[in-house]
Amino acid sequence: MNITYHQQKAKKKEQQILKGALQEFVENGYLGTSMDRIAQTAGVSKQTVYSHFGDKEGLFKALIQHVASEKFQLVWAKPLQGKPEEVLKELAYRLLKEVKNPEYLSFVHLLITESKRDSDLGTLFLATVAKPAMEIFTNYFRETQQLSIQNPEAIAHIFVGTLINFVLTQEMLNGKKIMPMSEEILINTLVNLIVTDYQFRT
Amino acid sequence: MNITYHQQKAKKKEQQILKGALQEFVENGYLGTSMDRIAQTAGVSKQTVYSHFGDKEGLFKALIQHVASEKFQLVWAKPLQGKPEEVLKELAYRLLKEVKNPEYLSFVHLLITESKRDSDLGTLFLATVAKPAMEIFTNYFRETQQLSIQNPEAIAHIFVGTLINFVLTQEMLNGKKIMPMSEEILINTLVNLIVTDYQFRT
DNA sequence: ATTATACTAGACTGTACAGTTTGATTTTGT
DNA sequence: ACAAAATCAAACTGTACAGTCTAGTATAAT
Repeated sequence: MNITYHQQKAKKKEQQILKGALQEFVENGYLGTSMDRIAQTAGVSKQTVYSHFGDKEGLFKALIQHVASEKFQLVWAKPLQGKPEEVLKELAYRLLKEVKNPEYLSFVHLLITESKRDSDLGTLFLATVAKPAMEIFTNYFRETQQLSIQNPEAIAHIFVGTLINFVLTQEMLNGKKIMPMSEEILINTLVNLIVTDYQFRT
Repeated sequence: MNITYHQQKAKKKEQQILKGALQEFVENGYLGTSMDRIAQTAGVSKQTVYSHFGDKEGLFKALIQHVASEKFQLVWAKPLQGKPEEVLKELAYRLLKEVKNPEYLSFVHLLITESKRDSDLGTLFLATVAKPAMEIFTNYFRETQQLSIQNPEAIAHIFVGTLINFVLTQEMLNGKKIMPMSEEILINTLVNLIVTDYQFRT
């Protein structure tokens, strides 16, 4: 009676269910998604869903937890070497690329949407997306003396805030149509703004 | 057969209904709100709701339209005179004050939440909140030669994006707890960043 | 006084859905 | 081979809800 088949099988089914649930919740929101539908999409009987996750709320929470910890950790195994201008542009493009991913965006949208029902979800978004990014930039600004930045946290808020708002408005809210903005120009302008100080001083 | 009693009464009921509907939709979202509940909250019979607005979707759309056009227009009848540093700070504080209003925030949250069902809602948020603000700043940056700004649109995106993201994360997603940031420091840093260029040149 | 308009309360219909129960079938453990 | 655990399909229960229908009331125009 070890860690064997039953448990492996359970794991496998759980993965299936989570996958189906993610798809449906992301598409239709919490209230808009039925358990029958999830079971069907996951290719599993409804009772299997219930025996694994108890009820709808339990499934939803397990899903959020799973997705937040497995798939949506910002991974920044990074160099951060070189001219600040180059490093910042590189980081900006990485952040944008990561966040622009449709799966990522849909998940973030779900978190924001359901954050009214459960305020932990809003916090979760910040803890897994915004805050890690913020910390990386804060540290970089603090440690890069060339830039002689007085308030690294504030600059990081500006940098990350600009980028996140850019993605949210352009990609999630159809901003491309109504107030389009070039990614390159925005990043160049943003980076120049921050680097200019130090250019004038050296 | 003029603008008579019946019509006035109808208007009055419509206002009541919209008010109740706003409260409920904002609190519970579209799917989470029942027509019975709306009628009850509005202090009106269910039939009256239906005869005025047809069905749930019709009520919702009328509500969004009404609130967006009546209550949530950014009003910026202002001077824009004085040192750029002062003007920008003034504008920043005004924008924050306006957007931080809980009713405003709840409504924005509703728009974002339901934008998946109807992508016009996302656009509506941008058109009534983000874009007007953006245009004011773009024009100011373009016309204020002291600042000699190369790309007014991009700077406006940075300015407004930073502020909107700040409000959304701090107020709507409980950011105060997990990654607090001082409003004053952020605005000062932001304004300095933009004004610095011109200080060095004059 | 009669009539049209707006409203109300409440019953009613049909559907969707969360969660349960049943009874059979498959998979895995020993 | 046999038992235990997991799964399945399908029927079932109870509730919530969108939208309709009915029958009656209040107000005001003519």
